[in-house]
Amino acid sequence: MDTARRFYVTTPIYYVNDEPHIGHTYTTIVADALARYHRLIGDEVYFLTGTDEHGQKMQRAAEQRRISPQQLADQVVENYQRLWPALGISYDDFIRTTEARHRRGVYALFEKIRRETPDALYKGTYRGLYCTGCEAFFAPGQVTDGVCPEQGHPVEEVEEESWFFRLSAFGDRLLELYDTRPEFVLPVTRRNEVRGFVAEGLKDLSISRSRSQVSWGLPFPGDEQHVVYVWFDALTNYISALGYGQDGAAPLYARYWGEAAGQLHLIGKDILRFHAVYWPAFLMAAREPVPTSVFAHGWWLRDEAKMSKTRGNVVKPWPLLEDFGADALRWFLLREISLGLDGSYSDEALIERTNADLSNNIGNLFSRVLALVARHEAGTVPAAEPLVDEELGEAIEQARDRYRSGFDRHDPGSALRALTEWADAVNRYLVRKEPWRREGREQSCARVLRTACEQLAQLALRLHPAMPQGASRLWSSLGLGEDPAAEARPGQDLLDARRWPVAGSSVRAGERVFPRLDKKKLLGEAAATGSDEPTAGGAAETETEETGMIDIDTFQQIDLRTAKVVACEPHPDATKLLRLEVDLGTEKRQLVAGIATAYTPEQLVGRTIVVVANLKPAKLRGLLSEGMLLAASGPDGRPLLLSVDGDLPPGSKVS
RNA sequence: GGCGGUGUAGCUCAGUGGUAGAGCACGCGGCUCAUAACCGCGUUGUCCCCGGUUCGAAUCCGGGCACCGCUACCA
Repeated sequence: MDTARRFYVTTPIYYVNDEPHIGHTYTTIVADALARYHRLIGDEVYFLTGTDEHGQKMQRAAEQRRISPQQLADQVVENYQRLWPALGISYDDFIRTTEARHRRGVYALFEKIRRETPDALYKGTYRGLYCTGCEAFFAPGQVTDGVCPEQGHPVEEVEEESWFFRLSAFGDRLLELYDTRPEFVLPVTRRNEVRGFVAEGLKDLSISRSRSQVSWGLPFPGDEQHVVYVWFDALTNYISALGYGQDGAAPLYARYWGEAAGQLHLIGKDILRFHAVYWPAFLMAAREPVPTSVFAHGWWLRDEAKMSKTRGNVVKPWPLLEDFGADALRWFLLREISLGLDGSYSDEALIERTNADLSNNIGNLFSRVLALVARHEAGTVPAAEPLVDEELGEAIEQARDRYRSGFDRHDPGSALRALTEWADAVNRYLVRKEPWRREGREQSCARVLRTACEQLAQLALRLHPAMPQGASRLWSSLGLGEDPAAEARPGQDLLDARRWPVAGSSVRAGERVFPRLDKKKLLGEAAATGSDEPTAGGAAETETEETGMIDIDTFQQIDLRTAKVVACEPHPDATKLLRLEVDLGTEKRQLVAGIATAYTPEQLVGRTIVVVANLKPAKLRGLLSEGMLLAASGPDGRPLLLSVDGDLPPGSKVS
């Protein structure tokens, strides 16, 4: 009889062309910890990760190396397939979007949508953001502040034929989903965000790209001139990996999708919309069940600053793994931040956290108890009746509850905090009972040690989701075997046991399972190799914060120039905006400015104004603005334009 | 501009209608079974500000400020 609950947990599929960074690592470690926790409590678990291998970046990188995109994908997928085992990631399946089973899943989902909701897909005209520099289209989600994600060129709107998904028809159903199943988007703050976005109205979604633009992708079913839009392709991995669309029955899909199981998509907050809006809409159109929860976690910041390639402060997992080991890295990432909030990464924080929690607290606790057992009980856990006093008993019960509820809320940080409190309680218990004072009280000392060993077993078991390797070493030092999770069985909750049969097992003392990390040595090395962030930038930023002043260098980053207005008209879709064409001497630019309340187009043509020439372009009410004109605000809030005292050619530098 | 979040000890952050918490740091004491560990005591806080509800609010409500996120007819 199969009564176990089922738990399906996924990470996003990562783009193979990027090197893994701490963000990928974090998501995957959280997923792994949850998967391992659910196995411990007797759930049937299916844990999926994988890689996204289509797209133009892959195509281009392959061209440069004169190999096929598939060959390149086969090479670089190892970036992930080598990293995950080194971090102890226990995935059940690894899906690649270039696999045949994935392609079948994508086509099956299209097929089902066409059958169930025939008007959900239609051919229309795509007004896309095109980057001439890169000769590429970008989805609105990829473009920030009007520049392409590849090289920061401005993008412009262009039209081409495209297939659309009628997302606009799903707004009400999505809102109903968010309202009736509040756990669909977690944490709550993200749910509000998504709800607000959907409530403002949805536009239809282009789900194809011209083959001439992007050839490395799945051919659009029934239209070979197009390939499938990356997000339709990528999101489908969550069911294609379960055999959706395969010939005959798909037992995994039946087992882990829909009401038969609970599904958790773990993601970073950057891709929330795709998972919380597009994905359920696709599934609704196909009349397939939507997942139980999409959980968006926060970002890891580097010493308070956002991580980005341009800043050069991206934290990569391999060096951390080498310096600190998988246990410390996993513990730090899981323990340090809580439930969806951002966290700060620094080497120093990692060292302090793991020294305090793992070495001083848990590791040292094992060390002292096992040393006593070795010395006074001949290395064998005494069979004496345990002796849990009231204070210890209360602390344990609290820690048990907090551990469980932490993981049940997908909050490993809270769960792990309960374990250090548990160890604190045992440390205090030892001080109260003093099992090292033997004279005339051998029997009660034996009972105390038996009690302590049981608590150690409980701790080691519960450390397993966070640190499988460290937990195994602790487990075997208690003489209990190689792996605490070896006992896990579907339908059997290992965390239910109040007692653990440790009596009679032979312990191994004298081993430092979690040696202290030498802060001076490790940080010194980090500084010497230059892998730490330089301090100069940080100091300058601090100064700015304190005085509100900037230095001349900062000012000179702003490219102010004169420009002549050659044409001007009202914005077609806005009442307060004007569209201006200005001559910058070397080029003509389009600006959109909110000055329609103060100026008519006729008043502006021919005037020479001052503009910021190197501002990131932005789209204002549908029109691209490639710069910003300068105006002073009058007392009534109306803008008055800056002009130049005399005649100057357009494009003159202003400083 | 709109919506949402956050604001707690020197630092990093938990917590929550009923005498302010942890880790790190600092001081004193203890223990010496243990990984310069562990245990106890102590210092540092107007729990962002102002109002309100309440017997009682840091915790609930209203307003404000700061920072962050999403979004926009900001430029």
